Amino acid sequence: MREKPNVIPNLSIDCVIFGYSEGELKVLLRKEEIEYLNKPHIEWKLPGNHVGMHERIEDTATRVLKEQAGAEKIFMKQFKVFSDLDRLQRREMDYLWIKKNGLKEERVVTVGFYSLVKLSSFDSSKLLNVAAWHNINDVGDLIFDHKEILNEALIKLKDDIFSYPLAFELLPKKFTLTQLQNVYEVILNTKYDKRNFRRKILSHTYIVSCNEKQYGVAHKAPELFKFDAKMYARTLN
Amino acid sequence: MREKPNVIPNLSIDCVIFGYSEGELKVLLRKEEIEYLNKPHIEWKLPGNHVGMHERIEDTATRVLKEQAGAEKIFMKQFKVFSDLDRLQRREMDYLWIKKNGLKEERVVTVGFYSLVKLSSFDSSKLLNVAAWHNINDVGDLIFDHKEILNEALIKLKDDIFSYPLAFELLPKKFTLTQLQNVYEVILNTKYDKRNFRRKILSHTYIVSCNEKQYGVAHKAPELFKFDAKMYARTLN
DNA sequence: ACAAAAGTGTTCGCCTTACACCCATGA
DNA sequence: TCATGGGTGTAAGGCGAACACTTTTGT
Repeated sequence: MREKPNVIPNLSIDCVIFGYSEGELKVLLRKEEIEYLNKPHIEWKLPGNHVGMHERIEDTATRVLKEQAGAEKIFMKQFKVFSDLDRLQRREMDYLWIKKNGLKEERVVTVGFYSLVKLSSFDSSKLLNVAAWHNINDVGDLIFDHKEILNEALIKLKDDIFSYPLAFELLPKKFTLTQLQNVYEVILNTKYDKRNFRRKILSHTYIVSCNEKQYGVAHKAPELFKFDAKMYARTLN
Repeated sequence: MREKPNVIPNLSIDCVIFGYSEGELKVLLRKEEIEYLNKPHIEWKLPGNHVGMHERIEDTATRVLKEQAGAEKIFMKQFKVFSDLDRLQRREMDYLWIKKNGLKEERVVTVGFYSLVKLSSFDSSKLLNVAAWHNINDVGDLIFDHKEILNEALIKLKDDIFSYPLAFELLPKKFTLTQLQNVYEVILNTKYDKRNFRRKILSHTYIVSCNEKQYGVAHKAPELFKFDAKMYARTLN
């Protein structure tokens, strides 16, 4: 029965998918219904799956993003391995879910990935009723150790945003500087001075004006900017 | 045959153990003898092992450090997962090594750890003839993808040394500021101005004088300093 | 006495921070 | 015309970089 499994039985990946819209940082969670003490419960979990026997973990993550979130070609990065012995059985409810789904393995080590999607151009209708975006500050307890994985992902994101051009992965291709500032503020949970922020951002050669304005807003039309990846690559030398 | 294995067949950890002495950054490698084309070859690899079925990866790393390097209570950190499909078979010689050692699994995902040891108080005689310290700039090709793992570990170390008090893990408890400066210089492959370096270091409350000098050197006796972990912890608030 | 590394201050430029008012647009 | 967010400049302080000579110790 155990001969030639098509997945690695004890290894999985889980994806913390971050999105940004309307001034809020969000995370995509999948809904799981479970019966516990004869009552139906709704549990939330991170998208994830076992690693195929002949699959790189990055490819597993790419597959999960596509199959479970309908997201393709988005930023993605592994950030930490979680291997606590009790990570799947911290609560009795979790153990029931494993049995219900016919999973035999009690020991699964998982690689945490985080990814960033442009929610503005994301079709959330594909998620149907099985997944939903949650405000990052409004996530309750999750199944297994997924809340811990989420917390660690956020810590890593807060750190990485200073080293890599991640903010642009969360915004439309054309964005205003106020939107960009807001992304930083929401992720880092701070406030910045508008003038100082703009001066610093515009000192980077890779943030360029689209020479367009965003009309239709009930105030002065803001200028649109874009991230120039080629220019950015040059700064890495 | 495959029932109840005591290790996870497709998961291992590998340790990049860094040490510092005499102005050089070193790495501990294990020697493997292998017959190839009817000639004996010496191959070098990173210490590593499979993860036990009921073992956290951090405990696997701790075990490997003790069993394969005789090192206990040293700094250790997971930094990246390596899962390329061909990582164990990049060269024919590597494949022979796997067969020789009777390993059945061709697919092994490995978690890379790096660790830091105080070479000054390390008993290298325990390594016998199976392992040796190599200057980081003097490491040739390694078995499997171990050279890549080493390179990534060094990149991570260079980054982490700005965020965490890692330099002290490589030095004796009592050290001179010149030694400390040299650790930074060797790891980051740069030179610093002595006065600027000292001013910056001493502005940290957690670098404290031992009120002792190091005599026996053929020049002015330098003052000894130590890292105060409690003071450091306070700075984290 | 000599060699070798320890130890020590000042200046300059840049980057960060703090701070307040007028402007363009849609309603 | 009003409400809303867009857009702009300047001054002060802190931080990092550059730079050279005297001191102490062992040989």
